[in-house]
Amino acid sequence: MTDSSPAVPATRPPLGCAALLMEVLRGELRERELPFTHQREAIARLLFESQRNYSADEVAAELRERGERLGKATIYRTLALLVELGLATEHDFDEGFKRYQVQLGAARHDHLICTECGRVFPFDHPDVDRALAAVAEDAGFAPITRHIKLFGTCNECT
Amino acid sequence: MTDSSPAVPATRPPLGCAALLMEVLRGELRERELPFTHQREAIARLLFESQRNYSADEVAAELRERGERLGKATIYRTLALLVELGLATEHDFDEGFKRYQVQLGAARHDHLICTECGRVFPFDHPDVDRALAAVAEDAGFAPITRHIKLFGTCNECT
DNA sequence: GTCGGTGCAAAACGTTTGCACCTCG
DNA sequence: CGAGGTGCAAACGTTTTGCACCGAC
Repeated sequence: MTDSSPAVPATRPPLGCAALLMEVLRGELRERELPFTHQREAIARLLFESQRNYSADEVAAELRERGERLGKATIYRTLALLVELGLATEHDFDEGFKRYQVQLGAARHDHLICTECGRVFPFDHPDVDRALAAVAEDAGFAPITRHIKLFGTCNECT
Repeated sequence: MTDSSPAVPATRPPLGCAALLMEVLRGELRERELPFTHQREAIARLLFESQRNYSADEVAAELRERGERLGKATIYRTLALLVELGLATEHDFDEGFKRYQVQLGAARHDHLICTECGRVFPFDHPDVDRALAAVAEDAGFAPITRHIKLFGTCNECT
């Protein structure tokens, strides 16, 4: 084994991730015979390359800064498409508008939201998963997805 | 059986509950030297007497049916007031508008939402409380309130 | 060449606000 | 009587939609 191959780190989520997701998108579109347009690529790339969430307006502003020029309607339509394809998720943090975020394999819809500074901290905890699975089972409910919003003050806002 | 004695069921939450809540409201208003108006009473009564949740529009429609006639602005303003006083809570089930519901002593912001029929089933489970308390503690987060939305299909919608 | 996507502007939607009048306390 | 509430309509901000044109396949 003359492996010239570099020691690939055990975890390398952000790097190849965006490209991979872009391939998934391309495949999903082809499967539905929908065109892979420049605009769709730009919006998807923005979401895929950053784990951040974006409002429709922020998507527009960010892309405008990058020299891309595209209409609000396209942004809303594309974001809805990404959500429908399961590649993005929509969140409402009571700001009067929605936010969109890449959807990685495992759903991560659980957030701590600071009521002081407005920052959003995603979290993931197996105990929560377990407890909610039990709730769904008890209710004869087949869970599809979930959203947890824990409002409070973060440690920086005392 | 000359029933003048009605067999009162063991649990009778809804009955005295509304009246009690109305007293709480009256007290909160007096404390803040805010008037207890006919409109506020009507809206509060609707929420207090039914455990259901209502959109602003549904409040308007329901009260119109009861012969009350009051403006949208008053409804929104009163609902916001009830939320601020801690007597009601606001929920967003991704319908494009908000829903309001009486807030009973213990917060109950946790819902199973059927994506088929749209029905909403509140739930309450100590394990969930415990797991989320742990999450908040780990993050140095002082929790204020929370919302859990578990989307799925209810047992009637298979 | 065709079907769908895009951009623009206008409309739609729930919600908020300004203001004259009214009502509770 | 006065502070505040109410109703109406207009304003607001986000999102959706109609339509002519353009671009991907």
